[in-house]
Amino acid sequence: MLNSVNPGKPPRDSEAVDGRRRRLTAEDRRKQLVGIGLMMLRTQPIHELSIDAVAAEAGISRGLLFHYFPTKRDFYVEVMSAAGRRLLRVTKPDPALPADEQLRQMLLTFVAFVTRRRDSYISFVRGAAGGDVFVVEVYAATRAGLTTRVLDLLAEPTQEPASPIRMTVHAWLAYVEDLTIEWSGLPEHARPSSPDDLVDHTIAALHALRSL
Amino acid sequence: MLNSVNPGKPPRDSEAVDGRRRRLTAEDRRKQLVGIGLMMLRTQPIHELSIDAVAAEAGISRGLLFHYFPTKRDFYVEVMSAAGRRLLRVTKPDPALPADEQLRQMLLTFVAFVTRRRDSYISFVRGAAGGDVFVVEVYAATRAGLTTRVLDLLAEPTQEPASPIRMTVHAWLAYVEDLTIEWSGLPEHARPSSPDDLVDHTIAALHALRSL
DNA sequence: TCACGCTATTGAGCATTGCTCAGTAGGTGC
DNA sequence: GCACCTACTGAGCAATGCTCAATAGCGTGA
Repeated sequence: MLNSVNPGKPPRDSEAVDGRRRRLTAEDRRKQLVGIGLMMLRTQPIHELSIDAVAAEAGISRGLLFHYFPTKRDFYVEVMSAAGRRLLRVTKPDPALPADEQLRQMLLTFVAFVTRRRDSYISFVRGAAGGDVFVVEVYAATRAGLTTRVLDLLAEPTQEPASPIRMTVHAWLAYVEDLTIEWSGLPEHARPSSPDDLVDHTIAALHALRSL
Repeated sequence: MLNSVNPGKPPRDSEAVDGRRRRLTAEDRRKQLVGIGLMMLRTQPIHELSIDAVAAEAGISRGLLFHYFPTKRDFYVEVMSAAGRRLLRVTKPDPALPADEQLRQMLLTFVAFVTRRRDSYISFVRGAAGGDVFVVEVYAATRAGLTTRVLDLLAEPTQEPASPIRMTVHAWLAYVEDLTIEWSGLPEHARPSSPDDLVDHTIAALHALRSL
């Protein structure tokens, strides 16, 4: 697991294939490291991301990682943040469609996204935190982004965080998330409905909750 | 932070006030340590619970903690598990009441519980995991316990995990949880409703979701 | 093409912390 | 009072987060 000698293993990256240092721009290196973090997030909770492992994967020294990210926390806040942005990006609906179609599409994408990388997503939602204040914030920001988007699609331009409609939509997203996680955790043949039915259900739920 | 010398500090516990070892029964010691874990959970995420800190708080050596809990994970799974049991115990309704009253009471207690120790609860829900498989299971078991209880109160004795009604109730609990966390996060004067109204809303939501 | 400077990069080393283990000592039964 | 059981200690190891002085790619100007 140490990166210093690494005798038998093949070079992990484009790094140091000829034994010489490879010098990247600061930006490229940061991107590479965050990318590795995202990849490793798939198989392990964020807190078990060891700086050693990341550095080894990138083929660099531990010290360099601390050059870019002063603390481990800085690093994984960055990684979590990238994960959140990716979720928002992936589920962004096509603005050319009518609003209700956008909502459908967004939810379908969300279900597909969670299903495809379920463990990773759970790591994001829960492991996210680990109770860590900073990472909780990243998750909260992502959720808030989704909430705002849904409110827009509902033509409810409410912005105050404490407004009932916003709180309802926010909590409804928790409902959708839980349902999706549970649903995608079932083996395919045991799922009581298709993704489309699932999405239909959540949309119906949204309208029902809204009119309470 | 070391517990070995500890010159100026007052004795932290009933331990070693006279410099002599204090020998507890295995059961008492375990209870004490889990209790300390629960207490510390209030102020810090579970993963940052250091064995050193717990041992110091208990006035014992690090070694002893490992005598009772082979790994750190064993320890905090135990702590989380105790937290889950406490939640279930506290929110257990009075079986003498009619079913809908039991549900009300349970939800009111839940809201009060979360409001009172919000950080601790968030640590449990999210930090819970940290993505750690074992701790996720503890949380899942707690949630499953609540779900079963609600199903009973609804006179829906469904037990298959994949049944639609069970999944709905499970996800509804996520809805309730999110709403409660957000609600209790607002300063008291900014809350858009009383606890009773909040509970009424969630009950209405349950019935609406159920009949979709 | 070559020296120069900026900074990306290294690697030794420190402190903390999870964990092990051989040995010590408090309490209980005979 | 002796002996046994086991709660308990503390030294020490390995892994890991983090620091820092030194090194060496790579772009730039002459």
